[in-house]
Amino acid sequence: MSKGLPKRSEDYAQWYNELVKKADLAENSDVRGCMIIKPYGYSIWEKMQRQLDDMFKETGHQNAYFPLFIPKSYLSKEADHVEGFAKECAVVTHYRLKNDENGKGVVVDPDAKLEEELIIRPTSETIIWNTYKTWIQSYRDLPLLVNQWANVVRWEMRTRLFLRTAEFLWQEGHTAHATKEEAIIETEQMINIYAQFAEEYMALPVIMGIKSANERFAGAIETYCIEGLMQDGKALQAGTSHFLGQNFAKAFDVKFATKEGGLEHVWGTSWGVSTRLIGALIMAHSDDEGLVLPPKLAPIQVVIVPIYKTDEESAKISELANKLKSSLKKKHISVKFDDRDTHKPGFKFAEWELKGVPLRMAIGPRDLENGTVELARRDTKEKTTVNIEGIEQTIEETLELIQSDIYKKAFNFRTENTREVNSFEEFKEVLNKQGGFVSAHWDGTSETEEKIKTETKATIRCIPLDAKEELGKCVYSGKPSNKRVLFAKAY
RNA sequence: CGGGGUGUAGCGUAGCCCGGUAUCGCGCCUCGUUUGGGACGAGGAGGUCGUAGGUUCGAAUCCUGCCACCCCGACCA
Repeated sequence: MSKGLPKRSEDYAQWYNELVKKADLAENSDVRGCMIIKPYGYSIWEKMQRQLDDMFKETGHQNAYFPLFIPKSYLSKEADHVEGFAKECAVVTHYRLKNDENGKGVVVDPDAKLEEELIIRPTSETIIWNTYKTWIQSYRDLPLLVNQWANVVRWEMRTRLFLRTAEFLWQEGHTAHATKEEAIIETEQMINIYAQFAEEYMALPVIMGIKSANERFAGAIETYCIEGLMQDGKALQAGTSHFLGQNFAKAFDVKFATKEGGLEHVWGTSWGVSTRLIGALIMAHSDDEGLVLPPKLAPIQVVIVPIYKTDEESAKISELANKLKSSLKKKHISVKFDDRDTHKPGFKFAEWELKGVPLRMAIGPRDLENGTVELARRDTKEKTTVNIEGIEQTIEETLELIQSDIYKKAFNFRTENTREVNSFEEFKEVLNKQGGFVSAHWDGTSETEEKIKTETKATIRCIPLDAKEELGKCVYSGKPSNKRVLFAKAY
């Protein structure tokens, strides 16, 4: 492992890329735009999955799995939906290869052309609604609350590890309801769950809001989102929840018999978060030394690094380390005892810092003598020598403190980087010099939003749910507006 | 798909203008000394210079085609 990362402030993109690789999270694959998630990176995803899955189950959802391939005709049934995704679909046209007649490897067998092309899912609404048609007949079949953990493919022009890859892992919930009200409640419930997950587990403060028409999901009536602010002042959409109205029910003819004997289309929602959350985690908290992981999602919460000269010291330290490891395990704290004899302590310190382990415990001869250990916090770099009596309690409390401290740090950063502006001059000035969220009045039209985007690269991240009523004038057109919306440059 | 750039060891690179069989660092292997913040010394392994062709006694270097990747735009969780 080579030393050091570039400084964040000098080249944020390069810092991010090198961090992802050096912290052993992921690397580029030979396949264009695709990502290899390495074991350490994947274990963060597993922790996210476990927590989110619990939250979904608690709210009555069940997991299922639908095919990777979608017949082309399904995709075209909902007009807005197909228009939104058509430009980035991978298409399967053949089902067989054969040996090249000129003896150079294999070629596609032209005789094996598919009657109907298959689309590799960019999202699963169509194939799922096509199935729901057969699952739903009566009001007794509703609500239908299904989630799937899957991979999807979107043929993006430009990709970045975790933030935008050609293939990514995600979770997509698809629900059907008897009434509009119930579907809206579901949509809002799920965006709330995402916000709770982001804040409590990722230590990432997020703004909940709805998307403008331009940014809305293809095929939705309303898109709810959570938006986070990264350390370089750009916004990142961390999760979305869509109220689909009856659009997909109508496109796929999903009707149910009501209690009163009528026949009506069902109301739908869909919602998802992806491995992009790992990108958010990295960009929200990490520093020039590497990753900073919130304890609740860190695969390793405490690393024990032994310091010794003799075999005898090593044996004593190992004994103590293993004892502490098992007593911490009882408190569900995951501990790694780094007993490699191939690296020196200084190297290990730097390496675990790079990988974002929240708390490091060093045990050396001095500690054996005094009955102490040295604890070092990853987030503040603060080191303390503490008595070994009651260490489990101390560690548990410190981990909680780290979790809340990094949240507070991110929260303060966002507060400091959210600015109200009242003129377009000010808008451009703030955006170019400081970045961050810009809270401004907007006349509600797509034309204005589009013009602002062209002139400044900033888009409306969301219309915050808690935006207060306030009369004002659109910063661009001067037309009346009754609330502020959040603009930012975004990932 | 437009505009720019780059392909040399696992990674990062020098050499190219001005042709003579490849430089350095990291990493890897062996031995010894080290171990409270990224150790040091000695020795060693690893390359069809993206690919196909051309010019030449001789090509990483010059010429042509092709391929791949990166950056800037349009697209986007």
